[in-house]
Amino acid sequence: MEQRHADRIAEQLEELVFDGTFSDGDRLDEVRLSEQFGVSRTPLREAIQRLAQSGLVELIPRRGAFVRQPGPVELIEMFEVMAELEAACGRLAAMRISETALEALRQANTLCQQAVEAGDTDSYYAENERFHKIIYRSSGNAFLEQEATKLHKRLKPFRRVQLRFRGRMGQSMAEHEAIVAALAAADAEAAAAALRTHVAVQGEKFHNLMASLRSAAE
Amino acid sequence: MEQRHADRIAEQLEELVFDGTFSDGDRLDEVRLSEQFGVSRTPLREAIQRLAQSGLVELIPRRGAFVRQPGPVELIEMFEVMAELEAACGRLAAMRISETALEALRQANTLCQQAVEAGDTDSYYAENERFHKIIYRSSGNAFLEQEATKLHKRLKPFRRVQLRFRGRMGQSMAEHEAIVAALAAADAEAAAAALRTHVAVQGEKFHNLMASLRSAAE
DNA sequence: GTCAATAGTTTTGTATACAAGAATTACAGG
DNA sequence: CCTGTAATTCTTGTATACAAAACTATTGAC
Repeated sequence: MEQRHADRIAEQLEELVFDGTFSDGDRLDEVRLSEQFGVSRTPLREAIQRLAQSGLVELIPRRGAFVRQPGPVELIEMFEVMAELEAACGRLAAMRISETALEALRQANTLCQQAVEAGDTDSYYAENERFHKIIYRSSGNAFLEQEATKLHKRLKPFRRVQLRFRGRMGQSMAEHEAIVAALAAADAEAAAAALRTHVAVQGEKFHNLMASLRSAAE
Repeated sequence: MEQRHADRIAEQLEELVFDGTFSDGDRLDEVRLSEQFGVSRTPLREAIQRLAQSGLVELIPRRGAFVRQPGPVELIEMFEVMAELEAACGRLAAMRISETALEALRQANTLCQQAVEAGDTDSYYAENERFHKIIYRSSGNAFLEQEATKLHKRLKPFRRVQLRFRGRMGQSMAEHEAIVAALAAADAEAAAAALRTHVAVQGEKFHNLMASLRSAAE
């Protein structure tokens, strides 16, 4: 069955918001966007409703739909929630993970390590994402997996900045090893703590970068 | 500024799904609903897009919008996530809560106790909700507060069933006391554990009721 | 030069029309 | 009576039209 225009456009608009093509406060011009997507305003408006529901745009009645990129405070808060969700995944996974999944985690880590040594940032990120997705899945809670995946996707554009800090990939590898060890030992609290710290460090690096950029701008 | 039809209808449809007026699998008939709401199909369809984005309905292209009420497994998963979110709120609140908020928690608990003694279920629930909302707020993380509030609202229709179990309100009161004590002591781990257990018990009672209803139906 | 009022333009919200796909109903044949 | 096919009806998805609100530009008065 062919996908509805509204669904396709909602996906594409979401990507444009995520990748920064639309900046905070940009107004989504219905006429121009419907021309750009080659459709009438109806499916475009339905797509915009989707984004409004997700909080990516804010609808102001009779004035327009305005893009909402999270500010620094909100981003810190989102990383904080991401840390808690990953900790929850870790806690549950420690009790529920299979040997197959544990082995897949080790494999993803090995590939991460190889990417670090090769200086291959894209491979590093791909395997890193696979690592986390396995943990989400291993929580055995589809709803939690869905929530974690959704927030992980939202934060993806902001996550790469941590690589600007010297030695972060190596540090991340060590944190990954600690996570796998805790999961292998079925240590729920250790797994939760390791994941919480791992993700909280990402948020912290981001915060530090924002602070340093702000200092440089002054 | 007058609210848009689409926004008003989305809110009302959401309530109808939450309170069970629409059952799982019901198809939302666009023509009938637009007549019922006294509008054209356009704002009704825009409202349905909102619900589809929230997962309350599933859109099947060219076939319709079907209501999705969570099944027992998904409910258990949602309660599990609620427990983790509340634990996260508790952990952060233990470090961030104000004396004013602590006092408000104690007051809400006192009113809960009075409601228990009076057998006043509605007051009990109102104060119980106030208790939890204070903790969400005291986490000092607006994004976490928003996520916890959203899930709390989604699970509200299923939460009352736990009262069917003998002594649950009294037990809940004791759990509330433990939560307040942990927050007052700024004990992050104790607050998190107490809240996690408190909410997990709700999910467990619900699960037990479903099981007993199933046994009675056989 | 500034401010207010008015006129014109643009944009949004909703109603309606129409086409296509899905579902239902009716009819015919075995 | 059952099954298959065709016709009809219903529902959804999208296009377009129109009205109202918001925004912008222009003009006149002080």
